[in-house]
Amino acid sequence: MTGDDRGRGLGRAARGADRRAAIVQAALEVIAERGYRGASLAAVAERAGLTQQGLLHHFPSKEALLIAVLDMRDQWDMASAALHGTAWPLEMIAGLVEYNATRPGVVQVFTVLAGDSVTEGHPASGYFTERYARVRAWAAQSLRGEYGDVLPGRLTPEQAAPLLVAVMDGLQTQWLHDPGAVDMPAVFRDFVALLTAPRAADGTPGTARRAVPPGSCGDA
Amino acid sequence: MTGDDRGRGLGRAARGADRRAAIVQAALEVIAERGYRGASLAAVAERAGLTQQGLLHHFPSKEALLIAVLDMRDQWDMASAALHGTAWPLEMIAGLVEYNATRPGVVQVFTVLAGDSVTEGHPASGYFTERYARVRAWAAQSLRGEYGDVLPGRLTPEQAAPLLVAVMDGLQTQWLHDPGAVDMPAVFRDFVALLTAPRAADGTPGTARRAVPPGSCGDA
DNA sequence: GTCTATAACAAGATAGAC
DNA sequence: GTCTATCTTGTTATAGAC
Repeated sequence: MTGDDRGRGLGRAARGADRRAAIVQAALEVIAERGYRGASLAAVAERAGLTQQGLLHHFPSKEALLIAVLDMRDQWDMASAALHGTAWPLEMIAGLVEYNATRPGVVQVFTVLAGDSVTEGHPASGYFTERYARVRAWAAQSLRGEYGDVLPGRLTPEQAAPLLVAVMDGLQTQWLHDPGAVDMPAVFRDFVALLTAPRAADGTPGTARRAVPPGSCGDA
Repeated sequence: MTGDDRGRGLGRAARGADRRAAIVQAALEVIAERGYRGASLAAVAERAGLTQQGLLHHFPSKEALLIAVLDMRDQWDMASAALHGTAWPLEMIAGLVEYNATRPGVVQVFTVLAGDSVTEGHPASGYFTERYARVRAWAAQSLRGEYGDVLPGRLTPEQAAPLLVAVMDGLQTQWLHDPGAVDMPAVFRDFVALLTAPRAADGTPGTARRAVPPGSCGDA
């Protein structure tokens, strides 16, 4: 991570890394507000406190900056779990959704870029395609770990995985468009209730423990 | 197609309307490919077979063109149902998803714009906020019509509605990113299976017709 | 109704001074 | 490492000829 650290504690290199981090953070914000195409380097640079050309010294192109943003985002959240193949209980995933509801900015970059990148030749296209595959695999693993091979509706974990992911994404979109109209965490828990629903006639193990531990997953 | 229709049956006016329709269609395609911000008037005009300035004669601004695209899209599909408050059985909604899988272009505009419009001051922002509210209401009505006031997982139709919408949207995003990896109609039917799942112990009306066809998540 | 010409501006990127 | 200056290209939109 530290690039050129010449000895001397936190010399130029560390400051350079800080600079980069600040720029990536600024880019994240501007992309959230205006989309990738709408986020000009000048706007990002201004927010980071330098000029467009100063920014280009750290990131040779706009696309390089975008990739840095995506990499940064991947070091948080479930991405780290998904990357390392760690299964999460549904309760923790619900906690993540709850946490996401507290940071619209980050959710917004993700939503904007996920839509944006459906576009031909979009620089984040490959990233998202691969990411979705990984996240589905992770979701399937998580579901299997918790509920075994058969879920309500006779679904397999592999069948339910894309649904779980779709619900998370889709709810984000609705929530961002009208936070007052959609209680994202609550609706997600409704989905969990559906997944863990009574295979017998009523009150069942899955839903009983609904004590909603606050903030199960803070940032990294 | 029509030449210089001098024969005042469908005179200039009709040709003008055709022109407009062709432009809107071109805009739909270009926006699908490059997003709203990336869709230049020149590109749209070229595809419609005129110049950028000729296009501006029909639509005074880029935003006006976007609105025409959204209006056009609203005359198809469930929008007409949602607008008129007509409830659809889930089976018909599944049919819509199946139909959507045959026209990636239209789905793509919707996905791109839904994400795009989360952005500050986006011209389609109001449109989508209102549309989502309408569609949720329509979904709730549809669910209630078919299953009454309580669904599996003890959900009300109002609780399940945003989930239904989220699943449709979220699946579109995954499907567009990797059509081979996500069989959108099949996964949606899995969701329906979940909704109509056994409230009693097993084999039930809703799920009977589906024997977990192999590879629902596999490629198409 | 469609064109040419052009205004007015913003974009990403490069060169080179300091 | 950051700046000023500049090149090149592409953007929306207007004016006016035909």
